[in-house]
Amino acid sequence: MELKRATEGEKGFEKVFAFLRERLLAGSLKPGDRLISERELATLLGVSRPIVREALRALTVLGIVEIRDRIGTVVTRPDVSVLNDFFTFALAQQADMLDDVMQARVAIECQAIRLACERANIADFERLQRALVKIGETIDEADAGGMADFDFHRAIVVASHSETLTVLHGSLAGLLTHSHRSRRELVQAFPSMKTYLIDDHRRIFEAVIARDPERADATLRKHFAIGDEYRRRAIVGDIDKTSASG
Amino acid sequence: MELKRATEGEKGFEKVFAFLRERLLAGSLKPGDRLISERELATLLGVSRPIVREALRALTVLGIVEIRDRIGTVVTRPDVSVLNDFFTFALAQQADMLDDVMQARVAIECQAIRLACERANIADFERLQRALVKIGETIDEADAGGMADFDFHRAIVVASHSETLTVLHGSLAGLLTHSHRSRRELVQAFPSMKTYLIDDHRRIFEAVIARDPERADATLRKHFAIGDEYRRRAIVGDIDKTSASG
DNA sequence: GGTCTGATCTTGGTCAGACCAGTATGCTGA
DNA sequence: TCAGCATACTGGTCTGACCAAGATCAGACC
Repeated sequence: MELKRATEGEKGFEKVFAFLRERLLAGSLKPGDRLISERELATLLGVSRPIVREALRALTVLGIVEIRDRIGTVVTRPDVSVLNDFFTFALAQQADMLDDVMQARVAIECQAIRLACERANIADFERLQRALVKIGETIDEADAGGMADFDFHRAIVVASHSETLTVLHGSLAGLLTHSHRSRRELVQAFPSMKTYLIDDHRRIFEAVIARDPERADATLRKHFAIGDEYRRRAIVGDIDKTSASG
Repeated sequence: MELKRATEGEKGFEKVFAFLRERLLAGSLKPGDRLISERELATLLGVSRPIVREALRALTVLGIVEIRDRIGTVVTRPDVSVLNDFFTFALAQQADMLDDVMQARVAIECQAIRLACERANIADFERLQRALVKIGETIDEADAGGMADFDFHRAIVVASHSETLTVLHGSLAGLLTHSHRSRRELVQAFPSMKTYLIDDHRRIFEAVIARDPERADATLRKHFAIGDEYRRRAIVGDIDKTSASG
């Protein structure tokens, strides 16, 4: 029982976690690598297997490793889902955060569009254009329209070629999915929404094509502001046609 | 169907995790609540204690609960540290992400400063001013200067009164700490850095005081751009005095 | 009666060993 | 040489146990 001094200080879980983190951060454990078996790890660090499992499980929910049944534990590439999980829990306990999350989304997208103006390539432009066309085509559809809208904004972020922005946007946007879908009622309530949606996105697209960061940012920002305004008006009671659907 | 008794199909860990997630998301488990003991949870769900511990540990690294030795497990308010952990790992495996993370930070701060212009109160102004003064006082100090710089930017984000932005900024900024500290060498190398640091921050401060979002955003953005420029120049080789320190 | 103290209960922290169910591999027999 | 089965692995889980220390409550003391 005195064997535990193998890696000193920490107790159990921390020891294993620290051990693995070290290798992960140092790079001696890279994505794709397979870890040694739980049993080996346990004896190596002088802890029991359940403890090793705790550590591995912790790394799993962090999206760092993947435990494959009867195969082994392998290092994976950090994945967005972690952030999603986190934000999901975080929001569940603070529902009023939704509006707040929107602010973060605006932040990400506005920065992304600036980068997009610099870095976007033909493929990005084409993706944006496709999304733009789709928005026009699905202007009267509920889910399809929302999805087209999302795709457009997503395309902007992707065009920024920034992994971090893309990741953050992905997790934030996921939370706002329903918010996006409520676009449906808005469109039904305000016919002017249609031209707003189409024209605004077109202007945004053009600004990116023109590679004009300032204009793109400003236009996108205005776009969000107008959307906010519509939403606000809808809440105030300017709307009464939404009672039809459940 | 799946939400109801989701606690039946899954095996072990998933069962416990799903069980707890349900309560967490439904709100029947709120921050501050104490969970039932591990043993009870185990018998309740028909699994062994080690499995329960895995689930609890998973929630712990997600920052959802906190396991207190010999006290029990309590629900906590989601914490930033999760994101920190994640980004730390993510960055370790993709070091080139650092520059990318900076983009996200710029995104957050620029949005935050806009909100700050609208929402900042006297206390926020005072905090900003204190930070500004500190920057002037510590202009020649290494760590203290970096910290003052950080505090100032932090104060901006706090003044936005946006929980989400604050959380995101916290996790991102943490990663860029060393980057911040490298300010030290830059100051030594470029005397002009001093006036840049002081004047820029003052201008930013004034824009917030004036509650002018556009100007604040633009000024802050320019501030970052200039910082980038200095860093770029330092890399290029315009600098040779840094060999003194390790 | 009220307060202090200590035994006991409870809680998390951990361990050891065991069994299951598939995978991977190697050895054996065709 | 190659197919097939035994076996040694892997993760997945359970059982029962021990430890240390906070929480609790009864009994002793003031």
